[in-house]
Amino acid sequence: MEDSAHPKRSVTVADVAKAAKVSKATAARVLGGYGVVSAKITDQVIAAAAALEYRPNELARSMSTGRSGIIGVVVGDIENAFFSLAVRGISDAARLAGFNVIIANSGEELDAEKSAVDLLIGKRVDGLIVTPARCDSIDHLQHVRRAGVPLVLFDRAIPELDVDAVTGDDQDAAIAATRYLIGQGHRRLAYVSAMDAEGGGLTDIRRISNSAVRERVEGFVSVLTEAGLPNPLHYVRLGATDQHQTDGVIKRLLADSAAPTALLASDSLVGLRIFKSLQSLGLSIPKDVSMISFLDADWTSVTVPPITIVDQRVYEMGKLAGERLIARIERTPLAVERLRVSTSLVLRGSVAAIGR
Amino acid sequence: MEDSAHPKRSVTVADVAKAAKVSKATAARVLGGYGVVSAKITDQVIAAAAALEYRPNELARSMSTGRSGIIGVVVGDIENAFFSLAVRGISDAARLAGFNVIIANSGEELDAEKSAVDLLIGKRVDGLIVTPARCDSIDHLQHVRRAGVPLVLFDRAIPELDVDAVTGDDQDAAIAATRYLIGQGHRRLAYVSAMDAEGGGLTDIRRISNSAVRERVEGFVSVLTEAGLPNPLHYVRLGATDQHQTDGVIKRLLADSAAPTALLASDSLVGLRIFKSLQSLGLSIPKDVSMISFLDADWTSVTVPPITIVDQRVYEMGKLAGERLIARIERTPLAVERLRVSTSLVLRGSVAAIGR
DNA sequence: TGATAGAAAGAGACCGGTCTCATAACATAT
DNA sequence: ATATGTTATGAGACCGGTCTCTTTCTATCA
Repeated sequence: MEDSAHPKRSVTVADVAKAAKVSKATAARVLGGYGVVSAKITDQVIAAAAALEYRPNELARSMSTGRSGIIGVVVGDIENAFFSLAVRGISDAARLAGFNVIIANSGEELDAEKSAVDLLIGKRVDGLIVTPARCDSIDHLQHVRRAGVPLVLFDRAIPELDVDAVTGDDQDAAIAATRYLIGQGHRRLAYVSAMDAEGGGLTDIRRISNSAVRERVEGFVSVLTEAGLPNPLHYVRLGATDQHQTDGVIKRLLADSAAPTALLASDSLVGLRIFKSLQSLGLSIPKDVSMISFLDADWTSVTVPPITIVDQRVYEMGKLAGERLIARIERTPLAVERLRVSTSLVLRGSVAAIGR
Repeated sequence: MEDSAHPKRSVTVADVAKAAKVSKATAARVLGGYGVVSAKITDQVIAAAAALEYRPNELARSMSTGRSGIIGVVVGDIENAFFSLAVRGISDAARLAGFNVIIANSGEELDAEKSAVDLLIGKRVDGLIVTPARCDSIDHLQHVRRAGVPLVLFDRAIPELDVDAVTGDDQDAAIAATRYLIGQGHRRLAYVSAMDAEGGGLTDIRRISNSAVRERVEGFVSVLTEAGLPNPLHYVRLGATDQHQTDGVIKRLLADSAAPTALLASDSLVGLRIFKSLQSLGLSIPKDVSMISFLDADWTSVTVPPITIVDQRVYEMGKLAGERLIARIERTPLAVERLRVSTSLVLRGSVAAIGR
């Protein structure tokens, strides 16, 4: 019956010390596993701790040691398979090194990202992995560095920041996918992303504030240019943020007098939306339209046809980011660098070869 | 250049107080937003804090207040869409109430679950949401209660524990799905789950240590019994833990002289594996075999045919669990109860009507 | 004008650990 | 027997906040 009456002051080292009839310092040595204590006293303390069900207060521990054993992760959206896989990679690396992970969602909103970063810094995380929503706002990240907290960027790089980043080889991936489409005879290719469109059409690639998307578009455009195709930016479309928006984007693309014959989806969520759009328009893949999506998501292998994808090896990316951060936390001397995890094109059935 | 040389002792209230030429207590009042301070002094302190880039140490704050503002969540596997959706629901509820969420993965392993719970208690979370891997091992959860930390179970209930639980209406859901299959003329139905099989066949439903699965099986079996079908446990198969195991399970099921004509998948991961198994066996859905999966996962709506599913409304479940926990943390007087979130059957194309 | 209430600011204990330094106890060397 | 070293234990400061209690100052009232 002595139940949840009051928050119940928890058992402290002092309590254990008293019960074991030793000093607080000695009990702390046993309980904290440091210093040196005789076998006899050790047993006494351990017995007392067990009897009282002592559980260390990690908060207090962190306060005096200055280390929390926690890695903070700020992702765009855990619900997105890309991030949940990455988080698993990070968690695995963290657990192996004895760290725990605290996750915060930014929803790809800069403000939410800022407050998440502030919060985690406040919780005195030992290091931070951030997927920056925008690569052109770096004050809050600069502050992380000034606070002396190790930082690793994930999926997107910010050269001005002089900090480690783990990304895919986005440009190469886009180049490979685009070349493949061209090799299959496609001449009108579209790139579709969920990035917020800042007032309609895209005029300048450099204005894309997400480096991963920007580099993919750069790769995409470079191949089109190299192939001598006109106006490569014409079919780059942003704003496929939800099913409705995507339906609109696709409808507009296909209504063009020279409609694209192949679509490149910037991520698996956009890919899924495009797939559904095409389905609802009664278009057949790849007969009417070909498509390639980023990320080997669940759904891409069970559709008819299965979707040709760019395999991003996100788990490895996450693991690498975790390992890198831990190396920084442990002050391993390393040059700041951008680590690119290679991708590969997985050919399935969503691209048709077309004649001219 | 005064860069990450040393961990850089961070700015404290004392520093700000000195800079603002006031006492530590006064600076703390301004910075902590409590007590009463004159406008003039407030401005001074705020200016000093801004100049020094003061960031509160949440750890220290938690130490003295005894509240961390963190909710701990222990899930089976974040990568599973079921849990990532739930986590979003929980996070949303938490954020609304000013709490943050720290997530730990148990991998559905009891030991990992225990240490995750210990860790989170150590971090002095204000409350805990746990998806218990097994409903027959409750010591560690009992300890949570004794420690005075509010606890809410998620997805699975443990009646002996006398603690709030948020689950689906698993039995009803299974009953509805099974009845539907029977209504479509099916007479041989199989239930497939990823639960660890403890040495082959299932002999006693009560030995299923996961209450959600147990209740679904109970519902499934009750309908078969009620319909006068023989040996209802015969087609209940556990152990579909990965693609290879699932292939085996499916192969064995279909090799039966009286092979089932319909399969009920216990979750969307099992469902996906079953789908792939059937595909690789060259079987057509629903012509050769009908199937229903739990959870409205991405993949279920883009297959051919789209999969008939039990819609679990996981986001709502997560949100409800979060809200319930917060109510407990805030000591709202409430009876301990099990909250069931209703599910619904979403008919798509993976079930055929068969004659007799 | 002195008494008194109320507001604003300061002093310092406290949370529960870690860790440095002092002290006690005992073994070995001289 | 005394000096020296080594090891085990104790005392207490400290981390960076919160919060209670005390003191100081100013305004109001009889």
